[in-house]
Amino acid sequence: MAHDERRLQVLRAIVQDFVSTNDPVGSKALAERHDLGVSPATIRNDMAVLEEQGYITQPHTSAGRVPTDKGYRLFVDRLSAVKPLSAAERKAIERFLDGAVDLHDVLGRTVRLLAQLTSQVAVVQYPTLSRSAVRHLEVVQLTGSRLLLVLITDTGRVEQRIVDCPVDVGRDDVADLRATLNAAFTGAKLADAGSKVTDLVDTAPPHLRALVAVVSAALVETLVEPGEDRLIVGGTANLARVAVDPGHLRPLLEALEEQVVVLRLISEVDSGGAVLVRIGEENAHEALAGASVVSVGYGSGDRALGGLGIVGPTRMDYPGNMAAVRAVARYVGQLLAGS
Amino acid sequence: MAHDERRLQVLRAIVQDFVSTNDPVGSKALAERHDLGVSPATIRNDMAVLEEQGYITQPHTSAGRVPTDKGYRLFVDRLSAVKPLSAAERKAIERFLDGAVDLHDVLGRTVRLLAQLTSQVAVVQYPTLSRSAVRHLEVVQLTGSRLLLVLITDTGRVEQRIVDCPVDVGRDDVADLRATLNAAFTGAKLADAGSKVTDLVDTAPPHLRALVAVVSAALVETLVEPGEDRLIVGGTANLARVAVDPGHLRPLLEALEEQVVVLRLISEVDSGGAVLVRIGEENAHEALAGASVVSVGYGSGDRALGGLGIVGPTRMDYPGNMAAVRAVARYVGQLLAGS
DNA sequence: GGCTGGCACTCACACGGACCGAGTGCCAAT
DNA sequence: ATTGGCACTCGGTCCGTGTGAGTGCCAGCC
Repeated sequence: MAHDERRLQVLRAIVQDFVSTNDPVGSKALAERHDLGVSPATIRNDMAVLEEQGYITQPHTSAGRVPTDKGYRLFVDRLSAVKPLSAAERKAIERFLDGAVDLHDVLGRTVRLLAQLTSQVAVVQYPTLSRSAVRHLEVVQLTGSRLLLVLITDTGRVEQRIVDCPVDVGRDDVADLRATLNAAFTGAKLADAGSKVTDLVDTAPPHLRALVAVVSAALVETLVEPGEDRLIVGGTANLARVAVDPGHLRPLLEALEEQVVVLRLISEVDSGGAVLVRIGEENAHEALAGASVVSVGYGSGDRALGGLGIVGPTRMDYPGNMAAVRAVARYVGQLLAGS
Repeated sequence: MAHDERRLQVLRAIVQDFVSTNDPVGSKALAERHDLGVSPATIRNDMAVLEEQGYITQPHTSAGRVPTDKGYRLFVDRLSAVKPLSAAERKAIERFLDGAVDLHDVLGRTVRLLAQLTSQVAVVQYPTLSRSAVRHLEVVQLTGSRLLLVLITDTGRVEQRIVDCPVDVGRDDVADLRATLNAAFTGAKLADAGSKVTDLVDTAPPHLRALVAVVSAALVETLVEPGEDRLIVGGTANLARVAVDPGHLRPLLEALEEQVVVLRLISEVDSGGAVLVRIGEENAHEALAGASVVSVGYGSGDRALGGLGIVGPTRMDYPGNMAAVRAVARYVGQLLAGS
């Protein structure tokens, strides 16, 4: 039916206008700004239907319409064309990210870049340890009984952990320990490390057994347990730009500091590499009920490393932000492939 | 003169009342809530003098008085008694910080703790590299010509840096390089590393010379240059609690993300270990004009490692916050002394 | 000389009514 | 099915008023 088609056009127009102006949009303004070929009265009829179906709503009786979460959802799924990045934006991505000297630097630049491109809060997850493999383990003796373990993964992460041993450790033992650990773990997926530990303790030279047990336990505890996934957040100042009510802003800031909530959202990426959009209530977390999350996984080749994305108000430029998130993820993936 | 003394009492009362209520305080309320032994009329006279001297001001004609930056300054310098922490607070500090497993963990807990104790934004600086010494240098080969340098300092920091070499490096060369670097740098202050490099290149075995030169340059570049000082920020949600106007909030959030501004403030600590308070305009940075910074250096023994502190509105509980900042800094200093 | 009570004055703010205009829903006409 | 017309609703703004907190000043008192 032609009606349905036009109604969708009307919804699209409402979303676009509302996103750009932040004012509830009425039938007259709609007829003026988009040539839909029909009069405001007809648009009113369409709007009544759209409202009945739950795609739009009016804040109060004498105001225009505003998209609902469901309306945005339909817009994202069926009405938005992918907006290609401008040449300037592509250029900006390269300029911003090239010259990074280590993983920390890359991700720090990424989060700033993403925040700047989208004018939203950007979040970037460190490459998950569980999907990483051990490249090298270093053991440094701090005091007699205190060891510092340094783990270097093939994804470029460097993690540290202090281990207190029950008794003092000799210098030679430290070297032996280092060799033993590296022999056992190098190249191993961290997810498998737990199962390797028991074997390792059994096969270790007797004088090292207690030591290996303690150190391995610490290693597994910190590195394999969930919760060791880290998040970088940037661009929180962009929140203040958009929110009028700081009371509404606070739970969001808290959620961002909490990390774990956002982490779950960001790390649940589509394996096919598609950009995921969660709108308002879909987030299933109170503090994010008024917010949308646009996220995607990044990685080198077919290997997923982690997720990144943005958090912003439901009233956001979805096509533009989706394009930016995707482009940045691709570039970061390439960059990390070189490590 | 007895007058002066009483006027100061009046100022103190104004600051205390305003901090706790956030309402401009009038002469009558002041006479009621504090037994100053004089009538409101007398207090009015004192207030007139205080206003003339610039310690207080009135937002509008028919309102009470509010302390100025200068008023807060006088309060902090001469009128506030050190407020000892409650037993519960001391307990909280221990409970919060004990069980930290590495430097990252310690500082992360510290910033959360400080934010919670003061209900302000907390900032903690990583131990400055320039005052640290090298404990160990690790070299890991990523690809033929790509090396990952890992620096472990005696303050527990672990820093990484990727170095691209002009030509492929042999496995043995990597081991030699590691040995050479450690022999040269271990125990050396990072501030002195720059001068050591030239010697090192000259004395290195000929086949390593080019390699040592490239790697050392990278090392010095990243680690000795300023700007490698890092900052952890926490409790930004507390900003939303206090601010009414998000427009006023934004520059603050930006400054906190900028890091460099706050870093300068935090790292300028008193060598005597005293708590430093910067009030409003004293901060000499536009975004912080409405904010106060309470900071102190932390360290183990007489060795300064870095700074930590809080950022909040000028209207804050200075005695309480100063006590909290000092107590946390002491505890962190002790904790890191054990590493 | 300093303190106090009294008093007139000033304003920010809250309240309430009037007005306005954007936007709607409905209906009859095309 | 679309359209123009029309009555209606209701949030936002403007304006006048009242109120009350707080002040500055002054004359009297200790």
